[in-house]
Amino acid sequence: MTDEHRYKFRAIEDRWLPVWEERQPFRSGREDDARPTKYVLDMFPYPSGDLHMGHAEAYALGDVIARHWVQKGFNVLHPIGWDSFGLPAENAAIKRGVDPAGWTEDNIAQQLSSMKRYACSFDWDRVLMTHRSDYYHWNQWIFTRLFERGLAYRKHSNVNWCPKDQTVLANEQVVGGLCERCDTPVTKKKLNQWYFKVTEYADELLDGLEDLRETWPSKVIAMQRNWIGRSRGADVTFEIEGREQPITIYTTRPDTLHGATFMVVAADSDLAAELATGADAATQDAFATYVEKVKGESEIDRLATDRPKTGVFLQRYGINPVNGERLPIWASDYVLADYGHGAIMAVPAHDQRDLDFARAMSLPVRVVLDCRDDAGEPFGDPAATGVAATGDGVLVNSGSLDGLEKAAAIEAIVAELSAAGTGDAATNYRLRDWLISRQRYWGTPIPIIHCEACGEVPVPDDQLPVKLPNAEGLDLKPKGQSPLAAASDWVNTTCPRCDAPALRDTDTMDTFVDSSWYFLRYLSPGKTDGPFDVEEAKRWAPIDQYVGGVTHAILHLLYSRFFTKALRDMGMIDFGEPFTALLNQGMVLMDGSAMSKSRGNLVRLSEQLDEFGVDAVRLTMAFAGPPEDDIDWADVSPAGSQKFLARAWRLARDVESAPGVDAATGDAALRAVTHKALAESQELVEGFKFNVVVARTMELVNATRKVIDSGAGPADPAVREAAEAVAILLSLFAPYTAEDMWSMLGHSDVALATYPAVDRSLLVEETVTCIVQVMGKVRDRLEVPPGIGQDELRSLALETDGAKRAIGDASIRTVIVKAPRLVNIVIG
RNA sequence: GCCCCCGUAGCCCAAUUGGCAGAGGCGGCCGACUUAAAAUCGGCGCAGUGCGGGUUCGAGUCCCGCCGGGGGCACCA
Repeated sequence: MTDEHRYKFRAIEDRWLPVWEERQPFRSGREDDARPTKYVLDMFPYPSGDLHMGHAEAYALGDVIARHWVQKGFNVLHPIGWDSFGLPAENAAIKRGVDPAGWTEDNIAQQLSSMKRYACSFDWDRVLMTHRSDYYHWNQWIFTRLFERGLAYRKHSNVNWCPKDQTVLANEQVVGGLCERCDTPVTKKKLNQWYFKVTEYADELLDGLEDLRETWPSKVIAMQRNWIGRSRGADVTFEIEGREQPITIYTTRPDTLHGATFMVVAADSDLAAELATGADAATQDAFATYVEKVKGESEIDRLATDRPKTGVFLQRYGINPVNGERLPIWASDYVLADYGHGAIMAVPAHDQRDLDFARAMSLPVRVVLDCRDDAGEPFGDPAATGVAATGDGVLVNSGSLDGLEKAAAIEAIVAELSAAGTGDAATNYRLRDWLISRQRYWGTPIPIIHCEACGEVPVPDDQLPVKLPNAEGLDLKPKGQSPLAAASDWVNTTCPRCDAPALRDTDTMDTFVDSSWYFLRYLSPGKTDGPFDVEEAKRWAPIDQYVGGVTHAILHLLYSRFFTKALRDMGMIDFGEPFTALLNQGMVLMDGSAMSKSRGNLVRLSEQLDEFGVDAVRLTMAFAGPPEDDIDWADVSPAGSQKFLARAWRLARDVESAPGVDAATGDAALRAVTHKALAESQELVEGFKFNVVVARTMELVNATRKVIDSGAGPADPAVREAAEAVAILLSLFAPYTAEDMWSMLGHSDVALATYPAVDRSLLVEETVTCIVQVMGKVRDRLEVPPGIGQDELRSLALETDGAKRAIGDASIRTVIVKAPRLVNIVIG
């Protein structure tokens, strides 16, 4: 074999990359394009270096979907950009003493060039970068709109604080008490910060998941549901001795109201502080000491399980609205200040936490629900066993509720409280508002001006964007205050409302703001008079298929859903869910664990590409298994992929018939394999079974090889038809090889070639094998026409030797016939 | 502790959604070609589906209970 007749991936890559660069086959969105639209989106990358194996997997899989829809005749929008604000750039800038902008743009240039080499089917005309002012301009614009609607607001509260990054964190960025970015234990700090009012949409964010059940991974839906954490219960008001205002508490178990033996307020709440001031000096002292201790605890300490309950009796009493009992009020850290009302009624007999506390403080325990354990035996006395009776049961010691089941009792007590004006049904959420202020440099400046007379004044549209001041001369080191505060020329401004001297807000926005609406910016990335074109949004959005890692299951997806609903309510879009369908690809591992330099199991993408070629790496990603499963690179074989690609490529090289030859006269068996592969593959792609599509393509390649070498030969028209089908199928996974094959076969632009029409008549088999079972065991088989009737098949089956032998003398009870595939004879 | 997902051949994985457990690949073994090797071509399936029950004519698939692995949530009243 001479050299030019060999499969050489490097030469093929070099041949087609410049051609695509010139032809831009995936440019989308021409006005006069009559094809139906499809919006396929890959989560955009953070430019922290060059692309790695994880990117390679994600973009290979997203590409299969995007390329499939193009070949299916759709006008596909498949854009890419960079999520280019964020801490890594800033930290790198601090470490090396460089400008984060330069570091960021260098990395973007590197990634962009790698993506092109990797043959990603992106529309390169729509690239966006969130660190550019023409993007974050619109973050600011949206912020001011949210502010006008009361969806962006500032409040003082105890916030999560990362002592290492010296910035606040959203709830979602605290993982197990640690900073999501740097694993530093998070502490609390009382600060005045900006929030987005996500809770306004809590119900819709939860209920909307229902519509995504078919098209989102159930895991992600479960995670979001969990995160929002809606609970149904009741608010109950308790009069407080020596206090004019009553206290409202939230409970999911109003039925146990008669079992309340004390009350607890969150130690770090304003309410606790206020109640304590009414107590004697010793109590005030004890309380002050306790609060200091609580505030000094890290989040991780607080979350520790089996932590003994602690608290301080405030020497105050509340009055139980149903029986007038005096309930001592305690302050403790096991009640959270920012959930419900920061205060609870404690029912130790029926709540484990309350019981633990009661036992620690020697408080009374009163059973008001006759519960049974799993065996139906009466539940042991919680005060003695230390196990709270949290199950269902019949009410006792509860006045009017006695004899009712839990559910009926809840209904009855809520009605009672409601009539008395001392309570009502209520709903609470685990979800908190989204804290978006960050005390860091590399982000979107918050477009608010603080004026002594006018208060918080949004920057008017004609003064947007508020550009980041130049990093030069600014100390970017984290110090608990935004580096922007030091840029005095930038900070000092005038109030847009009254012209008095005023100060800019010096915090920047959480970078998750950037990614909450970027999918809309792609629709009109150059637009200068708005965040996106409303008409283009009607044409393309929402996203038909979103592809990305499950790591963003909560944060990014929840925030994007919130933005979408807010923008809808501003009348800018007409849908409430941004991502109609979601595919989470797994991770790429090495030897069973995530790759990392420190573990020494890092596989470098560039080395893999140099050794095996782009196509072999992409094909390996798709063939490794179901896309949502993790890939262990040690278990797969890019060398095997390369071998297969060479084998496929040689088919095109060997074809000896002319382009356009009529396949109808060709080898019928091969034609059947070809058309079956074409038909099945399209369904399989749409079901994300990319690994099976590759397997079907391998089958087709094997069948074609056989016909060439030991069948009808390379001139048979069916061989050309098969080779062309291979090229088209392969272009989803291995675009260079496919393009080269397509070119050898006398065509151009395989990516734009639509799937050939499937000839269904070729898929009808002449005979099918019918298995004959007796008592579910295979005893014989029959070759029958596919259209055979039930009765005829039954008689044929009963006459087979295998069946007769198995039946013997036994009598036949029933015969189950599933024509044409199976007959099962039941005897005895 | 609660919730979700997954256990099929030495390994990665298929299985028309209840109908012959095996499509594809990796590895292994055998053969052809070759002076030899590489490359290429051809051939060989080694497990009865983690375990125990149940439903059914029939279960990898559905139900119940375990075991093992992965992930999420976890003082949210």
